[in-house]
Amino acid sequence: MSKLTLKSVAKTLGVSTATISNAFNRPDQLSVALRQKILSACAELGYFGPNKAAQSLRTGSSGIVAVILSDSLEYMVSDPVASQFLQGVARELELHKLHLLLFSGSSANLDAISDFVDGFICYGAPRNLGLIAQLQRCPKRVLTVDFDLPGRPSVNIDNEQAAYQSAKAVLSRTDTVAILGLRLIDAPDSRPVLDAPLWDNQSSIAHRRLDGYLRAMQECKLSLQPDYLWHLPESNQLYAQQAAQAVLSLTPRPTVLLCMSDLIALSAMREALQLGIAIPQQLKVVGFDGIEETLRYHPTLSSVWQFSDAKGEAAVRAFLSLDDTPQLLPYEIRLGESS
Amino acid sequence: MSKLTLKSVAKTLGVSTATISNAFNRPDQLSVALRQKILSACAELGYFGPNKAAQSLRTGSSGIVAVILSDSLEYMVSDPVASQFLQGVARELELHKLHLLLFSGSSANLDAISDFVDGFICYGAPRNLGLIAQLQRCPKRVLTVDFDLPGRPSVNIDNEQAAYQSAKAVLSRTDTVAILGLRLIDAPDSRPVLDAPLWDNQSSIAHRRLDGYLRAMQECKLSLQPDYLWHLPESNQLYAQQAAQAVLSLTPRPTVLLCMSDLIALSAMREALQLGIAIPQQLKVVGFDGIEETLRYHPTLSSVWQFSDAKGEAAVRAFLSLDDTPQLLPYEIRLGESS
DNA sequence: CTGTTAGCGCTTTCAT
DNA sequence: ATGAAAGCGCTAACAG
Repeated sequence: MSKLTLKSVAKTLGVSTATISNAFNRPDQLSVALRQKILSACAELGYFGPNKAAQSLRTGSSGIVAVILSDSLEYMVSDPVASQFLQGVARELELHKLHLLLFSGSSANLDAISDFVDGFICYGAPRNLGLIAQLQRCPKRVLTVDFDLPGRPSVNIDNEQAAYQSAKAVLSRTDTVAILGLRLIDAPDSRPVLDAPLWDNQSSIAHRRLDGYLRAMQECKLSLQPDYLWHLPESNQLYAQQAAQAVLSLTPRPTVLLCMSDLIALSAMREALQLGIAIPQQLKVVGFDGIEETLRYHPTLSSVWQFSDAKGEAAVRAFLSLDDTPQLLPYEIRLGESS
Repeated sequence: MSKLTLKSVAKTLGVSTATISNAFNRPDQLSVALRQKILSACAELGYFGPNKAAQSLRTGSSGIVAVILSDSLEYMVSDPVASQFLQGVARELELHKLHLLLFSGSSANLDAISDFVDGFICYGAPRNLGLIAQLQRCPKRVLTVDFDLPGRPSVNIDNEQAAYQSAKAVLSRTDTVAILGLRLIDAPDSRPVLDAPLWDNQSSIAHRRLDGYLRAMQECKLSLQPDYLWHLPESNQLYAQQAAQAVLSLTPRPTVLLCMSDLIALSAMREALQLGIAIPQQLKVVGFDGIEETLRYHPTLSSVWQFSDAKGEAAVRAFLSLDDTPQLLPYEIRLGESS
């Protein structure tokens, strides 16, 4: 049995190539009966449709959208926020009969797949700087989420304002504040920021959030002591635990913990309770993101809900639309038992 | 500026298309000097190499290997075992200048990408049965890991023997055994298996492991009471906690816990210690997989080490090789403080 | 409703 | 070391 191509199939079925092509791609171009006959004949032969690579070469589009994760897959996808986002993306793509292709932000070569996809949705700034350069010059559509690339459409929330409001909702003038931040500096472990240079100050959501926290503190005439601002390299339990232990043993002990993710906040609460610190009487905790798990935990967490699944859907719609203006999505401050 | 193609670039540079093509693909076909000149001229023009889709259509290969995860990405990649495997795959592919494309096993359409890749490495049987059918008839190379597909090469360990040996290493004739199994039946929650029909008995690694445990128990004249065999839908803390709580409150209380993953075993140990049960004096625990985390935890876990990163590398090598015989990888029983 | 044909961007043989 | 030309598998415009 030789290779099955549109042409060879057309010949064996005794019709023209256009007819086969139409049977698969443009049902309106032939009678239902003929189409059915052709389709079932093809199935019988073992021909499952036109070659996608050729199709894509010919039409210039493949129906595949690449999602680039900022970091290694293992890190990203274990994060409930990221996986919710991905679910939203997948759902909306499916709605449009498009396919998702996952690409790790730590990979070197975007070129390798660039010609196979219709464009890119980048979730968070890729850790690998080389990718950014490739994205800049990419002739295909590129949409960024949670960060900006000059001249590219983006989807985000107003991190500064959200952080500001969430802090404002719990702070009073007598509080002592500690901040558990995410990727504020370039360090692989949990540590106080002190005077380490802040990382790419501009676009990072972490720094926007920090700005918001600081603005809220200023309005309450509160100042942030050096030891009270911590950097965590990732949003996971271990790093959060280390940081929480450290700040909770400072004197004076913080009365408010501003955390840049719910995962961090949850771990910090666990740590505090273990130390016998009462929440919210002795310590108020605020998170960021809004994940289901915080509703099952007690005390429930006060946080910024940013609805990551909806964000994923919005990202796809923005990717597909012609509108290139940056999109700011809504969020909600929801107060729980932790404040 | 019009579109940059091999042809257009060749014209502006005043050389033939073959020369440009050779400059990118076959350095030996032209002088170093000329090649350098062409490459830098291309970079200046903004031409970054031949279009991959066309290249793939022409040559019949794209340099991309798809890895299909058995389940949704979010579940798979949060598992340290899976992510170690993926790392091994990524490393070995890179070595061969190939690219990795991640595809979720819950996706519907393999056809969408099948023409863009050189083949598939499937890690665990896809949850979506439709994918299996597509994989069966796929004309490209397909390698399976941790399960079998008729006529396809595979990479695995001898799960039955490994489970048998790990159980054998801790069991004595006076023990009461409980088993915390992974995906034994088709249920979305933790629950005793009782007389629910076992799931696709054949190829599932869970059932191979169960067979091994049971063989070891038989040799010790031990029998397994219905309530003492639990099914967990996933290898995570919540499910493990529920199952552990349940079996540890049975009368008589188990003295040995056979767990089908290290993550399950770790959670079970946590639970037992919280209940004041001494390990290993009152309860011995055995895991499966071999993950780093068990070395940091105390008591350290006795387990089957299957070296998932090496498995990933082996999978790629098997994928690339002509040898289609099923490959059984080595494993090690390592005893820790938990037994 | 069907058949013919040009060409998507590239690689590769063959002749020069 | 280079140029011309065929063709990978398909789509879409056009003519019938």
